[in-house]
Amino acid sequence: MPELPDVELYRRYLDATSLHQPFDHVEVEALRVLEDTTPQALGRRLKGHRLEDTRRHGKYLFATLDSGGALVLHFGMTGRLEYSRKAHDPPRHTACLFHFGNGGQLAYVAPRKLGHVALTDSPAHFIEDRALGPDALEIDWDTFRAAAGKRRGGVKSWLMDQQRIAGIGNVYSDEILFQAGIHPKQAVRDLDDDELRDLHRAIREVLTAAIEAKADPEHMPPGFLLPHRGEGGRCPRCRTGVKKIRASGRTAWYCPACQPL
DNA sequence: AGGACGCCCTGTTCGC
DNA sequence: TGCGAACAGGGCGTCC
Repeated sequence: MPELPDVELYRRYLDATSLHQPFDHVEVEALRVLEDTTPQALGRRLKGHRLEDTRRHGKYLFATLDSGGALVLHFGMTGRLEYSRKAHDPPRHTACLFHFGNGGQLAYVAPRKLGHVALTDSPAHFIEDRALGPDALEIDWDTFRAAAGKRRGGVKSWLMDQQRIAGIGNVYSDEILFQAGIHPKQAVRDLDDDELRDLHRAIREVLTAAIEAKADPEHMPPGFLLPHRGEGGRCPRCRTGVKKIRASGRTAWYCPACQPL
């Protein structure tokens, strides 16, 4: 699930529930999700300290610590956060359970264990190490156009390349391309300035609307492909049946009439 | 360089 | 109803 809009909502959720309270201890249920750290090191680093602030870059969520550095959360395909004011049985598939001194608990839930929990000295270093591109909601037109200029290959895989633009995944890349009227396999180098403008605008519009809709397909604006993205779905604009193809190893849905190649 | 593919996991859905 | 296969919204490594 978690692409930029979902992670932004998790960020706000963490803000609303988990800031400014000292940690007590951490229970790691799935070692696999820890990246470059251990349950002991994580516990030592957090105990007695508080999360001061949050920041998101692409699909990564950073929560800065009062002692310096930050907790890093990445959600893979199925991760989410669940806070409870009182300690009780954590949700099924809790991979990491953060206990606060006031009795509250924050569960990092990851059914497929594909996400990661890490520590970093600074979000900026982390982003640099990963060579992540600019955040999809921050990228300006000049940077966007310059990035497109050098790219060979298809537009969908380019949008999903986190080292080019950070935050766009499979589902929202389909929506962005639909809103821009561009076929997923269109070569980036063949896009003219008008099309690139449309694309750049669609990125912002789609992601912003998705956040406002709480990333719930049922609450997307009319005219969004997302609720119709699947077998038997019809284009919300022209009623043509939506089509499925493989692109970069993932399933792309699009309207063959509105997004010709 | 970019794309296809396999893999990491587990839950759900679909076809027989 | 039961069971295996295919698939799911991420990302990494390998091969071509």
